[in-house]
Amino acid sequence: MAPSRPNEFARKGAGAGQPSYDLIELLFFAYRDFIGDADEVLADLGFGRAHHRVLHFVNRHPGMRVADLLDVLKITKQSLGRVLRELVEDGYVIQKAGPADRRQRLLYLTAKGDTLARDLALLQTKRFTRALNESGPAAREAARKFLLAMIDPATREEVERLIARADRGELPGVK
Amino acid sequence: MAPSRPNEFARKGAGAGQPSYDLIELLFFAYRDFIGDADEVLADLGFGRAHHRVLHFVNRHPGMRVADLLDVLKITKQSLGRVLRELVEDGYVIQKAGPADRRQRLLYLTAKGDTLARDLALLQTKRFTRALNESGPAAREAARKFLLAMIDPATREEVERLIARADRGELPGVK
DNA sequence: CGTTTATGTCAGCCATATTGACATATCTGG
DNA sequence: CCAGATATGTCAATATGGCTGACATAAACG
Repeated sequence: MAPSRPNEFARKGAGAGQPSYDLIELLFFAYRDFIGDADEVLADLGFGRAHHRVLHFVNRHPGMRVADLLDVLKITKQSLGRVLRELVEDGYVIQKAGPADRRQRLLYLTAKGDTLARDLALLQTKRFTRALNESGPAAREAARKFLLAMIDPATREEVERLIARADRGELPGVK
Repeated sequence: MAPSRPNEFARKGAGAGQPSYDLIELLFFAYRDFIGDADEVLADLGFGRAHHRVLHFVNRHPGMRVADLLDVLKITKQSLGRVLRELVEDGYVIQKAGPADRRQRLLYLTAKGDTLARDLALLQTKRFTRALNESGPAAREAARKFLLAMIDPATREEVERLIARADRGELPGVK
């Protein structure tokens, strides 16, 4: 008998082969530590991850609308409401009426909000930098490619566009 | 005045440099989709991520104690209590008194639990496989190395040991 | 025996999410 | 100009998954 793998087929649509427990667990712990960096800082301010996500996206897309935020975060406006209110009350975010459409509340970070968003991003960047410095110079592009490939193919392009738009200082853009 | 950056010192230890927003956002979306695969299956059963984590670790370390689980998951026994009870009630997990120390409730998956845990792992493995097939054959080891490097250096060894022990069918082991 | 350990449980609290209904202001098209 | 659509906000009720503190039980251990 050839040393072929035993029948490992079609169990509920999950393909054949052995589970990659190593990768599964490594991603679990890596993400936990990655997000933990920011959690610590936020906890001191009485904020949680929800606040972080808002800070992050408003930082990346200054002037975005509430509706844009709901779209990106995929939560309800009721949930966003409380978080946004707290951020505004504490002076991290300001809302301005849209110049063309005054129903819109365009979102911006204050200097204080900008500093916090930046600090959090730098903290997370530091982890990436440390991790990637342990490998060769090609590691960054490899990691980028790997992470992108992990995203659902259907939404991958959308995510790439979102990142590119933010890099150009643009709004999230057409849904 | 030199064009040096404005006071960017020792702000909670976040060093200088530009934030790697691309990596930050890619990891965010990658993890969301990765965990989303399992979330869908679990939701149909009335379970959440907490149940998944328990299933996963009991699957990986059959016969582990409740205390081991608390240690790995870093939650309180009160939180674990509810989740574990539901898994037992629904016939995914069984508890046996320890042979040597009868105070212990050693945890095992039933056949039903084993199937579910395996299905979930294969679903997530499929995503890794797809992602890594888009790169060369060296990609898997590169990804493994990258993810490991993202983990806190202090706990990295511990995580590696945990994975190795599970691969050998052993208990989580010495704390 | 008394103490420690492993586990479970009760009670209450918090954060973050949900759905549904409704309110307000503003824009837009006929 | 008005009717309806749109952008946003808010109230209320509910769910989930965490938390702390206090206490109970059973078994091991010295």
